[in-house]
Formats: sequence, structure tokens, C-alpha cells
Amino acid sequence: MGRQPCCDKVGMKKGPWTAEEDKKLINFILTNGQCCWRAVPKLAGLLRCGKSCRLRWTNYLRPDLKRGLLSEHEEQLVIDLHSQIGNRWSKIASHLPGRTDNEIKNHWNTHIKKKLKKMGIDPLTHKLLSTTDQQSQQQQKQQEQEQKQQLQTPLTNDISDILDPNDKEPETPVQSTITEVKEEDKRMTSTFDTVDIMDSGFCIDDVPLIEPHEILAPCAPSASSSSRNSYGSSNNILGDLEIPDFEWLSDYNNMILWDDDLSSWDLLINDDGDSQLAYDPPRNQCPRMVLDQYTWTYGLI
DNA sequence: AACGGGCTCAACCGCTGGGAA
DNA sequence: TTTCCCAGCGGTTGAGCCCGT
Repeated sequence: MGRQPCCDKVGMKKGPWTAEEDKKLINFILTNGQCCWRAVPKLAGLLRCGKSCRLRWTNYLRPDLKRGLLSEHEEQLVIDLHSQIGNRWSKIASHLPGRTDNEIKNHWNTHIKKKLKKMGIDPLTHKLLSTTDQQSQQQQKQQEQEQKQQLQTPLTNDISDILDPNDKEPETPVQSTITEVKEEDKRMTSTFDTVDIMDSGFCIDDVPLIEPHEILAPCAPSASSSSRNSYGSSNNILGDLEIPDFEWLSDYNNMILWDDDLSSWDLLINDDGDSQLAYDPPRNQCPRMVLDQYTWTYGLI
């Protein structure tokens, strides 16, 4: 008996999301929060399946997403993590705040793979390509032995589920138990969290730096500052959003940054200077705002 | 200007695991 | 224990963009 499809696909829209659909989804999530995704399209008035809505939100519309290319530091982190846990993109993404597994997976396949190959490193094994061939036979033998051992003594801790088989070789920095892997996860997370942003290699070359004083017109949270008309425009997305009286904005300094053509909104900055909401229109519809979260965070510090 | 090949990345597909009934 | 639903995951696809000819 097969699994039921995630939704009734008849009449469901597929393909790229339109700005209108994005608006509906953002509006719904901001108003109601994330609930049962299956119910979202119906409640939000979308002809999409719940799964599509969830993916669109998590991979593109989510407020805490960073945009733009991965920095050198992030890239190195991805490489390090990949060498230890393989293609577990969501796990890797969890170490890079604001990055999605899809984004990292794409970046790996389009950039890092080539980069490593250019450097003479096998992206699968993270070993020098020249030595890979020599080791492949040894690996094969070792894997055969491991398979025999597994048949004789089943693993109580399924380390094979955590670690890439290629990382089981002694010369790689591999932990031998799940506990150690988890501890390593924690260590790496905390390392990333506490990294000095000035030394982190964040790439600020990709976008022109804008000093905060050049772009900010901070205003204290107040009833008047939550007026849609303060920032809205008849030809922009935010103006059309049915955000309930901006009550959800009451904690923010209501900083909204507009594209030159006022066709998109990018950031809302709260009192702590955190970016809370970012809207990035489809790349073929309007030029992307030249300010991204990196730049902004960097500017604040 | 037109064409074609390569590249990028958003979106989709199918599968898995967890949890509820 | 079994069945079903749901969210999440990783692999794959294809439309649109870019760039060289």
C-alpha cells in the first residue's frame, strides 16, 4: 500500500513562486505562526501543497536567512564539517546560522567541489587526489572487513549512520562514538558562535558597505511608528501585506530598507540590531538590494 | 544580434524517522 | 504493535542567466 501523496496534486500550482504568493505566505506565517503545513495553503489562500509552502518559507522567505554567497569562513566550516559527517546538509547547516541545507548543498555542488578538485583534493574523501587511487584498494579491503565484522557483531551505536564511511580511516579526525561526535558538534557550534566577526572572514566585498548612519533613520517603538503608511507604498509589497496593525512590530525600531524602485523590502531591525525580516524578490523581477545581513551586522559592530 | 553550452539555484521528488492514535 | 500523518532530509531537475563565439 503506497503512501498517500502529501496533498491533492490536482489543481495545485507548481514551479516558481510569484511575489503575490510570497506575500500571502509571509502574511499568513507572520499572522499565525508556523502551524500544520498541510493546512497553510488553504488558510493562506494558496494553490500550493503544504510541502511547497514549507520549503518556500524555510529556504527563501524565513526572516533569519542570510543571503548572498557563503563567506570564506563559512565555506571552510562547510568543508570541515563535510569531511567529518559527509553529505548531511541539514546537520552542516545547523552550524551556519541563517543558512539552509539547500543553500549549502547547492554551494557545495557548484563551488566547493570544484574548488577542492582544483586544489587536488577529492571532495568525497577530502584526501589528496593523488593518494586516493592508492588508498581505494585499501579502503575496499577495509570495508569488506567491516562488513564481515558487522555481520558478526551488530553495532549497538550506529556510528555508520553518523559518520561517512570514508572518514573511518585512522588518519582522519574521526570520533569513535556518537557521544564524541555530538560533543564535537557542540564544540564546533560554540566555536562558530563565539568567533570574532572581524576575524571570521565574512566577505564584505560582495556588496557595497553602507554605514549605518547612512541608512538608518531609527525611531522609537511607538504607536505611530507602527503605522503602515509610514513606510508603505502603493506599489510595494509591504504596503499590500495585511499585517495586523503592525502589532508584531511593536518591539522593533521599524527599520525598513527599500530598493531604489521601492519594489521590495529587505530588513526590519529590532532594538538589538538584529535583522528580523528580509524579503528578497525573485531575481528576475527586481534587482536585489545591495545591503545584506552580513553588511548590516558588520556595520553595527 | 543570435546562438549554444555551461552554470546556478529554487523547487520538486521520494524516502525516512518520529510521534500520535 | 501497527498504521497513518507529518516534517525533515538528501538527491535531482529544469528554467533562467551568463558568457564566449
